[in-house]
Amino acid sequence: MVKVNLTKRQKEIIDTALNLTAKGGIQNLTIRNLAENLGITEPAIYRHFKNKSEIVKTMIKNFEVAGNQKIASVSNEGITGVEKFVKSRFSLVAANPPLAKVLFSEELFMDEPEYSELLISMMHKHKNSLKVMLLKAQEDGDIRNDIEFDMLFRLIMGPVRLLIKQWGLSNAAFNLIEKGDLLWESLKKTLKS
Amino acid sequence: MVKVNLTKRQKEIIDTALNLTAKGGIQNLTIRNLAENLGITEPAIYRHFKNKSEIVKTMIKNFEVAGNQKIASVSNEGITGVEKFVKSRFSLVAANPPLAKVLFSEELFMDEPEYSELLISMMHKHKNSLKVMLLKAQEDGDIRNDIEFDMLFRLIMGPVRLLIKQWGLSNAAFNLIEKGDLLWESLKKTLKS
DNA sequence: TTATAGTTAGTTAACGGTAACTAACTTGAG
DNA sequence: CTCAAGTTAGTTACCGTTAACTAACTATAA
Repeated sequence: MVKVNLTKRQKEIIDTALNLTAKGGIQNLTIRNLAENLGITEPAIYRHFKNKSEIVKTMIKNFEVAGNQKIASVSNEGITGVEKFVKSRFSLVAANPPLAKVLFSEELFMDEPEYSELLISMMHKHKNSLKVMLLKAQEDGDIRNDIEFDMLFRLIMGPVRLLIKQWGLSNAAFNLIEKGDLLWESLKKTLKS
Repeated sequence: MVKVNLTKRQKEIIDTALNLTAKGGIQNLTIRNLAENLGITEPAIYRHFKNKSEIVKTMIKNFEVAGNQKIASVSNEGITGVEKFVKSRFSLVAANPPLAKVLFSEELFMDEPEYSELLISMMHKHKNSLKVMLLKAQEDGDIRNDIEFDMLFRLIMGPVRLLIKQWGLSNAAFNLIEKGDLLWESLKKTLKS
């Protein structure tokens, strides 16, 4: 199990780790680079984390929390819940830009099965909470009924992920929140029943 | 510039490179692993490529060609062109499954700016050829007019990319072509004017 | 109040392993 | 005989990690 309550130093370390990963991939996330960027020596890192794996896993777990985001817990709010969820993705990333380059990058962590599993389980958690809301939205008549959930999920999260990726690749060259709102408007238009 | 005409051995090398990258990320793409999988020694690799960078760049350039795919050249076919393009993405990947784990994974190659630039330029090429077709499709009245191109691009390619990613993460657990056809049907439904 | 013991967070030096790459030699086919 | 394609044996640089030690702070018992 990975710690949830982090010391100030631990937070600094995983924050630096996220920045290094965002800048140059996991290849760039080395203990040496970490220490250098923190202004301490490599062994000092091990006073705060057992090993590199714990650092990476803690970093991944904190993707969620990075922007002090609380994931709507089993909300059954229908389409407003979907909207909240989608928009929370944008504000999460906007508040912590390096996230744009790693949040939806499952491939970055595929060298260690432990990492991929963590990410995939997070993806499934999201999918499940969206499922409840989307089915409710279909019931409410807010979302068309002629497309099944799995496909609906792709139609929504695909563009969301792509927009965030484009924002990351462009180095935050546009206003993500604005474009995100616009995307949501387009999604509502195309998916309403 | 990277070579286009490859010897049999060079093709073997980049094919192996793709498989290694698909299996464990760029961390897994090492000269040692390459040589081992090819049944030769490491220095022998350098008889066929100047250095590792050339191998990776050649591999990326060949993403397009992997399935003997010819990218529709400045087609102005409207919606049928869009359909052809989208479906060609699925058949490209289905014909060469490891592609699913690297084709849309710009982050995998962000350690070397040269690599990212290559990938981004490919993405732009796609976007531009889609632009011609989509504008024509809007003119023809096949696609709704109340969404501008950039957003339309996201609404289409987002789900396409996500489906391919899911197929890769699931280790080809479902029929990509069938699900791809279904996705296209859903896209047509939601985007028709 | 102050000596003792323990903790925290850092240091320097070194370990074994692996990365990409190279020089120099060998082999086999045309 | 030549030369493309392989080999063996090395290089330098970096990886994660550990050992041994220390300065500075904190808690406790006499």
